[in-house]
Amino acid sequence: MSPELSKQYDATDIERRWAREWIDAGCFTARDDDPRPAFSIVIPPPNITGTLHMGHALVLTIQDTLVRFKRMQGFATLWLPGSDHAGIATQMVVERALAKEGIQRKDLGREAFVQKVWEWKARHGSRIQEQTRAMGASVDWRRERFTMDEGLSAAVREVFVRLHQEGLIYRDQRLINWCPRCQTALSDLEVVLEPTSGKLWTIEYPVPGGARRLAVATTRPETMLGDTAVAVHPDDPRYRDLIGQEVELPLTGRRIPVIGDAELVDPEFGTGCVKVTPAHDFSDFETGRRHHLPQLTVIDTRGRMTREAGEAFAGLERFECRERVVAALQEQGLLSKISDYPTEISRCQRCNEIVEPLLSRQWFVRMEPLARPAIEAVRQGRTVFVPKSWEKTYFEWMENIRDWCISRQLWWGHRIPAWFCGCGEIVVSRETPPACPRCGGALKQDEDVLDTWFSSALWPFSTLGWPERTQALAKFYPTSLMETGFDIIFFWVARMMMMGLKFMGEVPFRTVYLHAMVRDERGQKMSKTKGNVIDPLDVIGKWGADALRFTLASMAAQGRDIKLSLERVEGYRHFVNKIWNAARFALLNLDGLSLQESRPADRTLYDRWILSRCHAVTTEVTQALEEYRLNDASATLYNFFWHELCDWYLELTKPVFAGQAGPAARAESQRVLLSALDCALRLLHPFVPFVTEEIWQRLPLSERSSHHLATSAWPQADAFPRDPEAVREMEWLIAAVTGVRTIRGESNLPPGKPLSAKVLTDRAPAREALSRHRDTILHLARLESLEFGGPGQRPPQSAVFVTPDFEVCVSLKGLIDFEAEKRRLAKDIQKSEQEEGRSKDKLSNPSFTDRAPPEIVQKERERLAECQSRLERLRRALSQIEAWSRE
RNA sequence: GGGCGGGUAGCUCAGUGGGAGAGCGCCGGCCUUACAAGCCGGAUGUCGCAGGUUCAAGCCCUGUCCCGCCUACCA
Repeated sequence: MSPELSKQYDATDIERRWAREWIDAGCFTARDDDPRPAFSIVIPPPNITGTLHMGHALVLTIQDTLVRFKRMQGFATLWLPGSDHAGIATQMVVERALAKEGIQRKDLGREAFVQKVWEWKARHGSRIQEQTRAMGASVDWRRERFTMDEGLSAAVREVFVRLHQEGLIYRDQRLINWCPRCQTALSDLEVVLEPTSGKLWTIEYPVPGGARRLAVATTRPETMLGDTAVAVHPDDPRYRDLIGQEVELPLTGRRIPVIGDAELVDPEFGTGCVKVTPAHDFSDFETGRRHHLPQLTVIDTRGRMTREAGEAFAGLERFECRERVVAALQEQGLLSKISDYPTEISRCQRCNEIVEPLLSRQWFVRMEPLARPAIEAVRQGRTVFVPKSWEKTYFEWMENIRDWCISRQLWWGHRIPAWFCGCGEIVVSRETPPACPRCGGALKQDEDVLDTWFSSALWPFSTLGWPERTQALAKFYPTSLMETGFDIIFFWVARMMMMGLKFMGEVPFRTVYLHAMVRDERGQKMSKTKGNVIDPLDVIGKWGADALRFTLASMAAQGRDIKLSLERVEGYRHFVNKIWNAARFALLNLDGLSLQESRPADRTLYDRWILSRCHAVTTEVTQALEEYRLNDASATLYNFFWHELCDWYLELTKPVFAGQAGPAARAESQRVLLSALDCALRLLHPFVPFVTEEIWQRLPLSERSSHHLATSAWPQADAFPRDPEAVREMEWLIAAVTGVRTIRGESNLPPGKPLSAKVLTDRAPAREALSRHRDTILHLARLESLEFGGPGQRPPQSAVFVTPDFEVCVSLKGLIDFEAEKRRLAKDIQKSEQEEGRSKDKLSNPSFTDRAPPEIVQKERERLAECQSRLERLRRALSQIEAWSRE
């Protein structure tokens, strides 16, 4: 560490150094036997194929800020990192890599392929961890977990077996979402709906023995090959007579029944007739079960037409088949209408392929019994959502929950612990069973693996050692906080709630804090295909992690999307630099610091003021962080540090450090500066950990409770005395200086030009305070003289600035621009007159004075009085100027 | 179809009943010995639109128009 601080802050080396040193020093290590109250968060696991994006950067910023805050407050703090194995995504990535070498997954065989995936993970799977370090995240790396770890895998088997024993996991042949490209089943949540402008085809099904036809409409004409009925409403007089009869299914030579079904059919919609394809449509599937209809699969797992589709179509790709079917129907005159129709197509979340409903045997979790306690827990407030409005979304989904298809036809993942025997026996077991318990025959394990989300649902307790009864679980479960994006509320939050309650008997987290989405500056979702992603690592490389963190924290207002603009980051980089330079200044001036006890009697007004401000700011920031208002906390700190500490305290203290107030005041100001800076750095540390740690290490503190700022104590407001009188005096001082500066600025006078000023007032306290600080005012306002006088005693040819308690006049003999001065005053008068008018109207309204709270009325009276006094003085000033300009 | 959120300065956004704010940008003046990534000063708004409640509305209510998101088996 070089003793000299460079003029400009360079984040790169400093951030890299601290990221390592904190870890080496064990600053973030959580102990299971820590007697202090716990604060714990598990990071919702990012997947191993991922690289850090802005969403992660936001998660890490928010969580790290809160975690560092709690750690400094003295909680036994655990922040647990890890990642999930992302079955589909990872398998796809590795398959693609192998394909480049000309290798197919099937050629390798299951075991060899899984081995390849592990190798891939070893090489590429830790990228996100490195990036997490770059953000400064204070996680406990020794507790890092991966969903495929031995312990977590044991937890998965345990949960599967127990749910199966209770009948909450079952196997069934039913319609599921199938991705023809990934070749696996998907859960409802892994399917995204995309609005599309489609078409609606109306097809006519002839009624045998006459010219009558039944018209049905469809958005997927190719599925008509799999129709096994036509449904009408049982009460519809148009068709009632046909129920129980048959119609001809065109192109197939088959006849299918007409059924009456009040649930499926809305007689008002379209023709009032619906074709029923139980094997290719979810609502038709249900209808088929109700009426015991045959299920005819005409599209296979690859999206091709089966033999059942008929000779003319078998083997065709599904969309090509659609065209052929339409053409054939048209040819036969059975296509009565084609209209444009807005619709939504289902796509695979991972590969974007159009998902196909497919009849298939899969494993499911019965959700309703698990959802009930999870709903109850939130109703009772055992888990609280922030912002609260998300509870509604949670309830909505939980109350209409559907069973969860958990089997996936993949190789990478937790293999389902179920074994089949030729005798029909199914064994579900934690360990591989030696033989069939019924017939003693050989067993074959289910080929499928579990949905990745099945293992992440266990994350809050599997990472802490469950199913073992560990000390870590006892100490840190339930976790304090789940912090994540609202887009993940069903994937994680809801499922973690259900599993936590089921297996731990208690909610997995006390609070769910849902942050907004990060978008680009135009409000678009960032995505690689749109090419609008902002890579956090680029931003960190350019401006530093501190700047990025402060930006995200500032913009993380609750319940609102974050439109990130790089200009904003650049702006906050300036703030980081400001912190750096304020520290440089302080360190230069703390030279020869006396380490003796602070002596309040030696304090200057500025010392008393800044200490009082430390009190207020500590209170505000602490409260804002307790309430997850990171944006308020960061704004408070920004203003305090820059516009109070730097702009006023440091400027005011320069002469004190130069010795102008004597050695005792100088020594005390040094001590106060040190303590104010120390306070500011502590408060800022959760937001900008790197720069604050670097500076804090160089502070000549007489004692350190900790080797690192990261593990030091959060400031106590009461350590800083409140001093309302000092605050009031400072307001006068600031007003006087600002008054002169404003006149100088508006009269276009060079800042170096020496001027003479006079303060006019009949208010003794203000006058006394200002005269006590005459030297300071001379210095800051660059005056050569400052006099005092009563109201009306204006120096000739002077410009005036009116404040509530006094007027500041600046002599402008020979320099005055009468017209400019008149314009300025006239404008000020006009504004004040408007204000006066509004106040008068209000006060003359009896319903206001009668009904408004007395303190509001009183405030209004004061406002009016002040306004009138101000107006009077402004008018006098204006007539004075007019008089002088005529001379 | 249902639900949720948003529309405030040129831009990005704070502001949940008592005279609209910030950052960036803009204009003018400054290399004042911590910082030009800086300092000092300044300008800028029918708070989407229309009603209503209230002594008082950016904020609460109703309607309406845009924008975004979530959710849903209308063929």
